[in-house]
Amino acid sequence: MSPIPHLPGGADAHRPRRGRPRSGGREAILAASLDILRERGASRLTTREVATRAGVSEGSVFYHFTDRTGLLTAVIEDSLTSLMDVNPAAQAEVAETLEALTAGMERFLDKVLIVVIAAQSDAELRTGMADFLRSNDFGPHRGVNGIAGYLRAQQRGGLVRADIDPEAVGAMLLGSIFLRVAMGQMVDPAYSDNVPDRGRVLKGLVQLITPPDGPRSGGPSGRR
Amino acid sequence: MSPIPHLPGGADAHRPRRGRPRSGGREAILAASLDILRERGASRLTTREVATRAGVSEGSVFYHFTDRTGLLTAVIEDSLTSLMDVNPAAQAEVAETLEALTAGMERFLDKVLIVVIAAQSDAELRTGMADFLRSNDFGPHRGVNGIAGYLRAQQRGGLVRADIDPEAVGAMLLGSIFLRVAMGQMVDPAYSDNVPDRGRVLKGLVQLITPPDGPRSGGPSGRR
DNA sequence: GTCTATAGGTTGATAGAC
DNA sequence: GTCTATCAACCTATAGAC
Repeated sequence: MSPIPHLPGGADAHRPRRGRPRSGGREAILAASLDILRERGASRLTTREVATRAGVSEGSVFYHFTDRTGLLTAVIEDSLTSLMDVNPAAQAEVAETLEALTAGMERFLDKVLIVVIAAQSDAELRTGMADFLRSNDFGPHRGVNGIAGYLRAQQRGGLVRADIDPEAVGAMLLGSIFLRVAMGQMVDPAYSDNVPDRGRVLKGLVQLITPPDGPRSGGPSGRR
Repeated sequence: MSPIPHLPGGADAHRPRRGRPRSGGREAILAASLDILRERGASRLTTREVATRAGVSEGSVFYHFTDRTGLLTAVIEDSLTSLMDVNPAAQAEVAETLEALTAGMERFLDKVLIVVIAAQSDAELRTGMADFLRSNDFGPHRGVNGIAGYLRAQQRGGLVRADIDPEAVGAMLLGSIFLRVAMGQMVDPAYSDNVPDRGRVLKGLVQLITPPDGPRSGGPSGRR
């Protein structure tokens, strides 16, 4: 199902490797960079402050990442890769499965949006990220297709209305989550409350896509 | 309906004003800034290149906008303000109205996303934009509420299922549009094709929110 | 309001010792 | 792999003439 080649870095931040154990300088630099990105934004990230926060010298930063662009590229690809394959097991109920599926997507978006935004600050970073996404067939469509695939399966089982467009529903569901996460991150955390949260959207959606008169039954009566 | 105070700048890029007619330097600077933002990103925008592209001296840039942050703030608020109140008239059919409504929103998002992203490159710009949005009660929730308000009205008329959550639907619909616009702008224009477009989402949605057996009829039979 | 010239301060990056 | 020391380039911002 997953056409992704084996990529460096899995769900873990620090993987074991051949060779001498790392002293942690590199990781400290990456972590400090992420912090600065969040607090000050990409334009205000200087190699000098990265070094200071990471507790290393500026020379170390360049030793590990060649240049500033290399550093930011590493930060971006690192974050993107970290959660590339999350796929929670399907639950018994449609509502529960969608809940688990979208909860994971929301957490993922919340984590990667910061670096996706950082990539927008520089055309070189942006095209680099675009290439990376293309190479790995990665991006939001993965989430949309994940939702759509699940819905399609349930359509065959009769738990979901047969006449819905799974991709359209997937785009709407993921879109609503993306919208909320983006508002929280691009304006301020409380701003996302101006828009329904995942729980409410999910509830409204399940109501829409569930057959009017229960699974599989073609009868005209029965409460909804 | 619109609690927005009168703001400078309407739908037009150049409004007439009291006082001496502008020589256009200011506008040229703003336009050049937008171009650079698109092509190179906020981190690569220098006052020097802005001046060169606008065909003015660097001194002029600082004369008009005080400093770099002031320039970017002006670019952001200018773009945000330019289309603050679009409200197409309701059409006869639900599908048509939603089409007109969301088409406007898509155009708007496509225009402002670039500056919203630029604001993320610098914490000072970000909080400035956040304050601006708050002061004007502006943001994506406006779009969500616009859709929700229309749906609620149609629920009373029986053209839309009475048991749906208008806000949830609004969030999903706007979210799916936002997702597509964001993919096109943050990765590359073609990348948004990985996800259903507005037309397809709209079609799928109308199917979901339209009463199973036509407007107003409460009868138990009828095909679904 | 616009220009030229220039100052002052950062910043990314390198060299070389340990 | 990490540090210190150092630079050259660049970029924001100001001063003052027109």
